[in-house]
Amino acid sequence: MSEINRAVKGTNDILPADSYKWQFVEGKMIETARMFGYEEIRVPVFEHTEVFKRSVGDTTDVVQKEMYTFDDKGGRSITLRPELTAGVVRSAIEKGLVNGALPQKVCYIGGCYRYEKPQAGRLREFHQFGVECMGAPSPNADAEVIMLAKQVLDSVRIEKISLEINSIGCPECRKNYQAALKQYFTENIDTLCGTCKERLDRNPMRILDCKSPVCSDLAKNAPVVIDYLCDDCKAHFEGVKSHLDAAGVEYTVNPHIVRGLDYYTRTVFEFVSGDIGAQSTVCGGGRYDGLIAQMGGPNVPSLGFGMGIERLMLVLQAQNTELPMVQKCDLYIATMGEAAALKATKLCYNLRNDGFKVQTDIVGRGLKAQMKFADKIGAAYTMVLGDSEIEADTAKLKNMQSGEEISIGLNNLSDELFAALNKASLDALIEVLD
RNA sequence: GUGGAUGUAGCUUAGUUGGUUAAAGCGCCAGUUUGUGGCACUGGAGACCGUGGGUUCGAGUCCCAUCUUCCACCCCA
Repeated sequence: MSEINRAVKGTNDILPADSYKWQFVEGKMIETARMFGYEEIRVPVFEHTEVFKRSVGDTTDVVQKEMYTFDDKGGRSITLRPELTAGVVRSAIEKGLVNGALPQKVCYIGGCYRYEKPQAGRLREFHQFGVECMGAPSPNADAEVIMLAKQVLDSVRIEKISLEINSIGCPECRKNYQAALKQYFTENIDTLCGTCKERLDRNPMRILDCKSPVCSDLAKNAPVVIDYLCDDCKAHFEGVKSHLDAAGVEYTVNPHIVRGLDYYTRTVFEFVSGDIGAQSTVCGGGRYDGLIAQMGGPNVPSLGFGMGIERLMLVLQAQNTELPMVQKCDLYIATMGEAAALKATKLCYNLRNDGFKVQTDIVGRGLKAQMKFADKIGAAYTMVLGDSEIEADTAKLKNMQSGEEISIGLNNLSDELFAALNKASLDALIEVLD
């Protein structure tokens, strides 16, 4: 296979056989977000490179080695978004969203791009649903955002997914904590793995995340962030927990979760599934109180999360969760002869105007083949149109499930089809209830 | 970026110690009463055996390189 008929490494096609799942899931996401007062925002796929450097952080892996960055023809450094928060915040500042009534609640769905080595649950182009709640400093907001994520997961019937929360404090308390951490790990520097030795200076908190057995073993006894929180941060975290408790949302406090993006402060959280391999975080987010000011906007404490749609799909697949499929075709009109084909074209046009999903033969197949095709696409009804039907102005509507046929007039097809479809779905309902 | 596995028709796979026109099932197309689907039967189309080199009289089968996909590290959604 040459390049022209091969997808770029780490990219995926969502084929017709699967797209209904995406539409269902995305619909639930937007619908759920709306229940919390979030409206959709759409921002560009690319931004000035600086937008991501400033927000995500210059020293993070994402910025250092995973961005798709290029110069455009005007000599600007452009980057395909590796995540959505940065662009949304940029937009909120530029367009003045954060100057209006707060909180400003937005949600989004879009593709993100990271130059990584693909594996299960990790692609170079992936899709994220996310929300940003800007201008909400109190712990209720944290609980609300977390519950929004949870309700999205519930709405698509994700099971066995655990919520882990932590607080990484504000820049003030973090200073003390990092000093303590550094001291602890320096005392044990010989046992650390290679990469963690390097991390010791740059960002010792990452060592807590390390999966190598030696480091994670060492991390078990390391100082815990929560013990180093200042009074305000401690009170905030307690507030978040009591709101989650009040709603009966289960969670575990995991002092080892450390988000890899620099902008996070205080609350961080993840929804983790054990069903999809090593890339187990389906949703991750937290508070970023300093980000908007840091990006040149007003001082507006905010928070949000990102949810990986591909990973969510993997969980659904692993759990064999069936998603509702839509009826693809209400009526298939099988034609015999040129006159019937012309008549069918007109009938299809009218029926589609009336809101029905109608198809007819467009490849010149014989009657039998047309019936086969109608069966294959799951048509609810078929109708055979030939010279005699046109002459009599009546045809037989055949229910493809029961095989039952009823005679109907061609001049009020729309009403007849409507009645038949209603009756069929009623019958189906009654059968289910029995 | 590092490591392990993989690569034969649209899909799932078979292919014996290297030996003539590379198999099968599913799917697709067409027939089996010339105006009717699901079942069955018959037939058909469809593969430069990932790509490029090499060894050999001869390679889908052996060697090297390269790419893809998958899995793990790393990182994160």
